[in-house]
Amino acid sequence: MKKEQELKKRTRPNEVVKLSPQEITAFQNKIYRYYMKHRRPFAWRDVISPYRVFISEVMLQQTQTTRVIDKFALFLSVFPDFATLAQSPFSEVLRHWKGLGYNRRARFLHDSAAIIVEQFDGELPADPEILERLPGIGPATAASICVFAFDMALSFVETNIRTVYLYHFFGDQENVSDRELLSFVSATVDHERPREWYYALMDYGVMLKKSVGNLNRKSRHYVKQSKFEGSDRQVRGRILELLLEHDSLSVTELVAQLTEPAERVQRLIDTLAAEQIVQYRGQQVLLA
DNA sequence: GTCCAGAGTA
DNA sequence: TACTCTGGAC
Repeated sequence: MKKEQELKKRTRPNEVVKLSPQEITAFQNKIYRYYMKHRRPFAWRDVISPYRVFISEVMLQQTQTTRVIDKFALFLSVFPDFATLAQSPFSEVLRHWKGLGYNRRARFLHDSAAIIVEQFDGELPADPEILERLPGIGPATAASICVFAFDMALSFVETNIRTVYLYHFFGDQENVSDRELLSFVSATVDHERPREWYYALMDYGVMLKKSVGNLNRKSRHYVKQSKFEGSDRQVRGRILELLLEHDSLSVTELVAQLTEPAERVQRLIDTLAAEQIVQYRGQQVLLA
């Protein structure tokens, strides 16, 4: 039987992946051999604390490592711990977030810090189910935080890991779901040193993307990025930029500055207000 | 034009 | 399940 067919058969729904100990070891060794020579140093790897891991994992959601590096250093110097972050005004958090994109994350992060201070005495819980209840923390980030902060042998899939498993275990298969990938991740995790294992997996995935191209198009969850120029996302960013500069502006003033239809600006401000990124004070708009 | 250590919402 | 959300590097 062809290898692809074998693997396909192994991944029927609700079936536990059965890889032989030899297969698992060979796979792990390949990943670790690459990692030993090409480990990527990052500030959030080289000095580890629950807070640093938490901030970095949220920053790294859908955001390139190169974009995060400088932002992480500055953010940590301004907001060194959960208590400081929770006490700081949201406008200052957003000011140090801006440029990373997905500005909702700044709101989520600020709210999470408050919850961690109030409900958990400023100590990040080492429990993925508890972390997943925090705003902006889904299953992947909850697991990754526990892996990197507490060295727990959990399973998660992100873009680099997805690339590795598609390449090694799914041949030419298309429309592969993350649930299928997760069963392989779970079967191959290094229980002795989970944190290092996931660093290695991600570094290896980055290398694969450069050498064999983006395999994620074979993922069931692949979606092509819509264009940014002229998009709502771009105008939202410009609205926040204006509010960071001027503290408070009327809708009329925002429309004038943006040279966009008033209807569109109004709609985007309403969305930002619903997400509690901005707020109305009378006719004035300001950061929440 | 394509991508990125995904999550929230309906 | 499908859609929205950043913005700069390449």
